[in-house]
Amino acid sequence: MKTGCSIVEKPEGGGGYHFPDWAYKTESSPGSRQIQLWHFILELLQKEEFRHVIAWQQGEYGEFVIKDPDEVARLWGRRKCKPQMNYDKLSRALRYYYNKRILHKTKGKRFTYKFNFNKLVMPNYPFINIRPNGKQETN
DNA sequence: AGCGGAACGG
DNA sequence: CCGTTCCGCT
Repeated sequence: MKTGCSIVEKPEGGGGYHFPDWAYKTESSPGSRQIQLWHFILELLQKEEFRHVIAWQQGEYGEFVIKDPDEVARLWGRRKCKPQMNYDKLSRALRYYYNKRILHKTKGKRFTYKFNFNKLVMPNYPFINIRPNGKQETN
């Protein structure tokens, strides 16, 4: 049997998204990079079939709960061909997003994170310049 | 459960 | 760069 671990990408995208279109845009990169974790998270959140695994939290826009951390880690490991993936490692990757301001933790709520849409919009709208501590190019 | 340093690899 | 692996600390 195939491991199905090649470059399989791109969902159909023919459903009711509860998410803006720019969010899961195919990364405006020259070479074509690997799938990023937050893209993958968005991909799961987009699909009804994973609602028991990961789902949006009603109330706060962009907030989501990982209902089954082991399963999310397993799925992520499958996609990245990392069979040894677990929630401990996955969550470390999520923690790196804090500084990048892609995500932050919803404190007090177990397995709950929240997307920072302000940051998310940036790669798609490069003209929105909010550079916190970067070098300001001559622009 | 959650955090963040450190080494490492594609 | 973007995680992955490992781990000590809270």
